Parts: sequence; C-alpha cells; structure tokens
Amino acid sequence: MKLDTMKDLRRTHYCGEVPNTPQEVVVCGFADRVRDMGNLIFINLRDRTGLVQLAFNDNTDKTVFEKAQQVKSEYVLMAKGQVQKRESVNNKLKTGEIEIIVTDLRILSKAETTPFEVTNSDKVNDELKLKYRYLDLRNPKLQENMIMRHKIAQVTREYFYDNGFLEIETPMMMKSTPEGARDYLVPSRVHEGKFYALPQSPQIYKQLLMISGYDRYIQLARCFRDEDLRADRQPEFTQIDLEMSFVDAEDIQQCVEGYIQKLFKDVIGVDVKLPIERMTFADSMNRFGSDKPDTRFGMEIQDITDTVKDIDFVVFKSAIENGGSVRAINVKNGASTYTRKEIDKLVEHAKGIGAKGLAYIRWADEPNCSFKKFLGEGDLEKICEATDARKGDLVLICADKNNVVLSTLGALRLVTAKRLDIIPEGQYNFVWITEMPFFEKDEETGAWIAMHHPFTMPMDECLEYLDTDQGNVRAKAWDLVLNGTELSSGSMRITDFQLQQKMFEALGMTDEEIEAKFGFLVDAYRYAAPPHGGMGIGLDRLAMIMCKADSLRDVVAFPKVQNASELMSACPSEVEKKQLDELHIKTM
RNA sequence: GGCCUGGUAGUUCAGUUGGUUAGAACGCUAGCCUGUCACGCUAGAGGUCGUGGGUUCGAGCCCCAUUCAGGUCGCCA
Repeated sequence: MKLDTMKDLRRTHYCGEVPNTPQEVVVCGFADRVRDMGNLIFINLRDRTGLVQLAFNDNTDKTVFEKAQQVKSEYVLMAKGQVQKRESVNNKLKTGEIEIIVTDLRILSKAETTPFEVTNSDKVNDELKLKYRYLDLRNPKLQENMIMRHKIAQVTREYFYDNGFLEIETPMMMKSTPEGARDYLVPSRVHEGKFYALPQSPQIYKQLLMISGYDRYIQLARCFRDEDLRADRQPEFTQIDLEMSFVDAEDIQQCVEGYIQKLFKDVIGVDVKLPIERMTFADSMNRFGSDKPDTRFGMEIQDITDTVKDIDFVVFKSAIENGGSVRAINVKNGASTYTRKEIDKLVEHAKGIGAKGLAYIRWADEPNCSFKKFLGEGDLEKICEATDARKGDLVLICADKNNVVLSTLGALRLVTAKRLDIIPEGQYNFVWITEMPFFEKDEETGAWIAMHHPFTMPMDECLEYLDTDQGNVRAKAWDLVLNGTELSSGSMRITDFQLQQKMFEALGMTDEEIEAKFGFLVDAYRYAAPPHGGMGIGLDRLAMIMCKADSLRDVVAFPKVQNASELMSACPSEVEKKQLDELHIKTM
C-alpha cells in the first residue's frame, strides 16, 4: 500500500493537549496501542505531550475504517476528527475523558516490528535499548527527562542572564594540558605530529575572559575526559560553567545558592532553604568519611580511640600506635537483624576498600561482640556508651590509618543505609564543602598534586607553609554536594603571577614545563587581573537527580557505555587510510 | 588494569542430579469479536541455549578460554 502524505492537513493540537470540548481537531504522532474489536477500533496516538484515543466505529467512513485496520504499533499517523466525550472515562490519561471520532486517517510512515515494545521497555536489557536509542527515546519517561533537562537549561540561562552574566563560547579545540584527567586528542593535519585537545573544562579560557574584563561569564559548556565511565560519569558531559570578577568565595556561593533555589522551585516545585549548610572538608571526612556526604540520614562516624586505647586487642593497639585511630558507626534501625553472612559481606566490602577487617557489636537480645575475649571488665559497656548502642543496634568498628578508617566507615554507612532503606525519598540535602585541601599525594609517585587545579588560590593563612607542610595547605575551593553526589566545584583563582609561578613550582614543575604548558596564562596575569573565581556545575548530574534517575544515561540523549563506545552508531570506528595519512598518523 | 554479576524465542524469564521433542508470559502472524483502554477468545510461526574448545555414551546444565553488557575499585587536576 502506498503511504499517505499530509497534503493540506496540519496539526491543530498536540495529543496530550486536545481540549475537552467538542470541535474538529487534527493530531499526529505514533500509534501506541491498537485495540481492534472487529467493528470497533481504538488507537492510542502518542506524541511528546501524551496520548489521545482515536475511535473508529460503524459511523466511520468505510475506507477510513479499513485504513485503521492496517495500523500497527509505532506507525506514524495523522488524524482529523471530532472531539467527543467518551462512553467510559479512563482516569489514567490526561485526555481520558474524550476521544476523537476520526473522519480522515493518514498513514504517513510504517514501522517494522520494533525489537522491543517502546512503551513497555522497563525491563529490557540496556544494551538493546542503546542500540536502538532512537526508539527508546520515544518512551514517555525518557521524553519527560529530556524535557526536564531542557527546562533546567532554560531556567539556568534565565537566572544568570538576569544577574548580568554574559554567555561566551570558548574553543572546543585547545591546547592539551595533561595534568589531571586524560585529554581526548585531535590530530592536526597542517601541523604534523601536533595535536589539539578537547576541553576537560573551559577553565583557562574563562579565567582569561576575566582578565579581559568580561566580569561575569556563563556557558553551558561541553567537556570531555578520557577516563573510565560510571553510572554517574560520561566521557562527554555538560557543565554550567561560570566565572565572576570582583567577588570572593562567599559572593559566588550566594549567587549559586540563588540559582539553586530558583531552579528547584521553577523546575520541580521544591523549596530549597537558604543559606545552604557549610561544612569544612575536615569535618565532612570526620563525620561522614567522605568529601561528598549524604546528610539525609545520621549514622555519623564516632571516634572511640580514647575509649578503647587501654583494651589489650592487638588490632586496636597497633592502629593507635601507628598514628591511626579506632572509629565506629552505629547502624540503628534494627540492624541487629543482620545475619552472620550479611556481616561477613560487610567485612568483605570493607576489605575491598583497604581495611584489614572489621570488628562489630551486634545487640539482638544482648550485646554480642566480635572481640569479646580481649575485653576487660566494663569495656563493652564503655564502648556501647560511647557509640550510643542499644538493643537492636549493630556497631561497626574499624581500626587503621585515619584515611582507611574513614573511607571504610563512610562506604559502609551508605551500604547499610541502602540495605535498610532508611534514606528518605524526595528530600534534597545540599551542603557546601569548604576549605578543601590544596594538595593531595599521588599514591604512585608520592608527589604532591593539585586537588582542584593549580590555579586555585590557597587560603591566606596557609601561604607561609606552602613549601614546608603541603599536606595542611587548604584552598579557597569548595564543592556543592547534593544527597551524596558532587554537583559542583568552585574556587577563587590566583591573580598574582608570582604566586602562580610559586604554586607551579610547589607542584614540582620546572621553569621549562611551566613556560611550555602555561606560559601564556602566567603572561596574561602580568597585565593585571581583577580578583575572580567561579564554579562548574554538572548539568547532567543535576538533571539525573531532578529526574530521579539512577544513571546519567537516562538524562543524556545519546549516551556512551562503559568502554566509551556508542552502541547505536558503533563509534569509535576505524577510518580510511587516506584520512590517517593526511593526519600523519602511521597505522599500527 | 583488578574484582563481582549476567548472556536460553523479537522481549522478559523458567529450565530439577548431565538424559527422549528446550517451556511460559508478552510481542508477532492469521481468524473471530460494537465500548476497549495491559481489550478478550481461538489457532500458528518463532531457538546456532553469546562464541570457541574440552570432559562425557550423552552438555542449556560441568571445566577452560574468549567476547559482549552492567556494577564496582584503580582512575576522574
């Protein structure tokens, strides 16, 4: 059968927006479900706004009826007809009170049987859905997510434009700076053996824009990092990138708080109370064992080193003697029902993080302690008191170097909270993590590397021991954390080129390296720079949380999978030898 | 790069200790059906059990390798 064309017919209404009053309308979209009852046919027509029911009955023109009999799922249709009240209402549909008695039906395009049912694909394997991403994107849930993402972008621009920010595009092809994440490289045809890099972030350019006097900059910037993927990490992502002049940390945070408040109100109708809580990095680590604490539930880490220091238990003793500590979390909420097997699993989990083991007190009927035989009179009571342990609780205790203890308990806190299902839904706990360390030690080389980036301003009081006590230098850098997810990271930048030079040196770079990699930036700061700082806010992660999605893939139209390939188009792919030759790339 | 989990019909899954013709639901095809909305009823088609090797009289099931996907650790200034 020949396909129909639209000819002079044009849409008057989206399916989900067909009004509740009798009138002639023209709708178009995809056939969602066809219910053929013989002399009566119903077709649910779907577009991005929702569904509307098309009805064909014994009053329907014969040729129209015969055409309706041919319709199958996912056909593209256009239908003209009369809106009328239904005989029986469907409360599940926005348009459930009406239907369209069709007088003209056009089959504009036919679909082969799809590899999965578009609107019933919840349980379908991701691999298949990603291969046919264009079909999965027809799913109302994904459409809703894409629309919400659009709204986020819209409100973002609105807010920052209203607050005097200029949107300025920065290059997608730039100089490679191999510090930090791996760059995606673009070979140069004209310059044999030389490469551009795709930006990991527009960091350097936005700082230069401040030097150039653009004062407040915003960009929804695409960024690229050639690192392994996670559910919350794509190799290519969008950052709400901003930079402000003549401000200090607090001004930037206030500006972003206003944005967050408006965004959550306008997009999902949630009130965010300001100001957002501030927590120092050190506090966050000590209380939650993480630099991105989920504060929606308690279970904070307690230091019980003093309580247990006299107990003759070699695990505790050696940890304390080696400068470490003994700390605990009290898993309440009836966690004493954890079976031995489940506790063993927690121990394994702890070992995976680096702990040597895990001690515990399980208080079902009475306190049952895994290291009972080392305890003296009254020791157990003291530990229970220090950890507020009562009947029904499970106390997990870790002894080791501080960083191991904290990251272990921090991870167990999340695992047990998930298992016990005590994380409240629909709650949005924001927290600023401040006074981030400037340096961190590279585990492989032992060298000090910049935790944020090397243009970050150290805190004033830390300047004097930049060279002597790197581990204690704190930065004018902060993160914005939401429900345990790092949403955003910001800092004040160094504007004194001599200090910048010094920071590069502290990071172990030679003069030649500095000149080759960042010479142009250091030079720029010789010509005066306003005090400035800024942030990068992860748009994808923000969208993920606001859509209540589990994976970034649910808020990215065409995502990549774990090995950074894209299953639909099968990229990356091989290229022709001619292309490689032009780029001076020798084939392997 | 390490570890864990999975791959059986188009889809989601079941498949006993290794034993005759590998099943179900949904989808698909054909027919019936005038008020459905996850329509219903009847019949039918549809399988290289991811791939390769091994053990065995016999493998969807056991062993080895490999591949793909997911999660996670490393990594992500």
